[in-house]
Amino acid sequence: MVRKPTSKETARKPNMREAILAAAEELFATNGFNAVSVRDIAHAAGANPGSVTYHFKTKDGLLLEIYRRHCGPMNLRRSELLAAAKRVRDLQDRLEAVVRAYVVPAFTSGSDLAGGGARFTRLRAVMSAEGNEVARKIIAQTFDDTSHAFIDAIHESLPHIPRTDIVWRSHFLLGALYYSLVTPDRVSRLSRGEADGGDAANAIEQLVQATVAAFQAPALDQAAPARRRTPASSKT
Amino acid sequence: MVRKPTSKETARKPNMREAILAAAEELFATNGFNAVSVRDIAHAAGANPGSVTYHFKTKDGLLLEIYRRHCGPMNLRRSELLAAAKRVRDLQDRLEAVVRAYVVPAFTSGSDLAGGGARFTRLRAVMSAEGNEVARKIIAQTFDDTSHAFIDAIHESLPHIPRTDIVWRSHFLLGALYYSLVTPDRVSRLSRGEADGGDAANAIEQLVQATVAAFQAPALDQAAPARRRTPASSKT
DNA sequence: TGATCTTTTGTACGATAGTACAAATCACAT
DNA sequence: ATGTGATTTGTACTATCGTACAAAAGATCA
Repeated sequence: MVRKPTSKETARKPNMREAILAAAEELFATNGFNAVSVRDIAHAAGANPGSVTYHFKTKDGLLLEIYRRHCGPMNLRRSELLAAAKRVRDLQDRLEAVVRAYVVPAFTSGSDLAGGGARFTRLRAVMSAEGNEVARKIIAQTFDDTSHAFIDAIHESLPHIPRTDIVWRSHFLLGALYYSLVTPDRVSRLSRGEADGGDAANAIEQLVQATVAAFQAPALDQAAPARRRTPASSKT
Repeated sequence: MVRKPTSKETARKPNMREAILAAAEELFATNGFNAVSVRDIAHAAGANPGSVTYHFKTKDGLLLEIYRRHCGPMNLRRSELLAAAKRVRDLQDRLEAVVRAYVVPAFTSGSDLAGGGARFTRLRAVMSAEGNEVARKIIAQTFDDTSHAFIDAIHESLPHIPRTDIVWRSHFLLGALYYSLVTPDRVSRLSRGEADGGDAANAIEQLVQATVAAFQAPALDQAAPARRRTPASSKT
C-alpha cells in the first residue's frame, strides 16, 4: 500500500537526513569522532553545515541517532539467530551456531539501513577505543543484555568451563571481531596477498573457527597449574 | 661510574621532557589523539604549552617520539623471548611459549620507560582505531618484521595449518590483546565482578590459553566444507 | 661575577571548531 | 495562485586549536 507522503516527511532532496547519517557513519568509522568536523560530514553528504544542526541539534546528537538506528535491528537479528542456534541438539554444532549468531550480524547487516552492519560495528570499535562517552553509555545499556544472553548460551554448551573463562573468551572474540573490521588491510599485508582481509565471508569463517576452538580450550584453573609459572607473577 | 651532567642534559625541573612524554602517552592512550590538546598535555605534565613545542616541535612529533621510545625495547624483548621459545622441544609447549613471547611484552614493559608497556600497547590500539597516519606508518615498518617472525614460528609448530589461517588467527590475537587493554572494565562488568579485567597477569593467562587453542583449531579448508553453507555467500 | 647556552614562560596569531539564527527556498494544501 | 510549515542556505559568533616567538629564568664555566 503506497500512500502519498505528508508534508511532515517531505524534503527537498531525497532524504538529506539519511545522507547526513550515512556520511557521518562512514567518516566516524574511519577517522574517529573528534577528527571529523560537522563541516566534513555536511560536505560529504552534499549538505549545508547548518542542516546538520537542524536535523540533529549537536554533533553528539548525530552520533546518538546513528546508534539508535542500528542497535535495535542488530540486536533483534542476533536474538533470532541465537534462538535458532539454541535449538541445535548436538552440543558441538550448537556452540558453533551460537558463535555464528553473534558474529554474523556484526559483519552483515543488523539492518540494511544505509548499507551494512560492518560499518556500524567498525564505528563501535573506534568509539570504544576513543573512550567516547556517548557511545559508552548507549553501548553498555544496549548490548550488555545481549552479551549476557550469548555468554549464557555458550556456557550451556560448555558446562564444565567456568563462567569467568567464558566471559574472557567472549571478550577476546569481540576484540578480534572489532580489529578485523578496523584494519583488514593488515591481514592482506601479513599474508602477502594470499588472504583478503576485507572479504567478510572469509573473515567470518576464520573467526568462527578460531573462536569455537578457543571456547573449547580447557578451563584455566585446571590447565595452568603446574605447567609453567606465571611470567608476571614476581610482583604478585 | 657517576659523572656530572653536562649542560646539554640539564633542566630546571627534573626531566620535564619525560613528564610531557608520560602525560601525552597517558592522555592519548585513554582519549585518542585528536581529543587531546597540546594544552591538556602541558597542563597534565605541569608544563607550559610552549615547552611542548620546544621539545617536540609539533604534536605529531610528540607522538612520533613516544613510538620511538617504546618500539625498540619492546621488539628487542620480544625477540629474546621468541628465541628462547624456539628452543623448546615439545611442539605443544613451544607453541604456548611462542604465544607467550608475543603477549607478555605487550602487557608488561617492553621497556620500563615511564611505567609499563600496557599503556603503550593501549596507545597503539587507539591509534590504529583512529587510523592515525603517523602511527600507521611507523607501526607497519617497525612491527611487521616481528609479526612475520612470530607467524613463522607458530607455523613451524603447526605445519599442517595453512599460513593464511595462521595469519588470521594471529590477527585475532592482536585484536583480543588490544581490546583487553582498551576496555578492561567490560570484563569486570560482564563477569559480574568475578573477574578483574585490569589484572594483567590473569588477562595474559586467559589470552594465552584461548589463543593456543585457537591456533590449534583444524585448518579452515578441511573443516568448513560441507558442515554449513557460508552465510554471506549469496553475493560471492 | 659575567658570558653563554639551554630551557621555560607568556603571549599572540591565524585557522578551524561547534553551534546559533535569520533569510531564502521548497512542497503541498487550499 | 497563494499561504504555510518544513527544510536548506548563508553567515556570524565565540571558543579553542596548533604553533611561533620574544622575553625571562636557570644552569654552566671562564
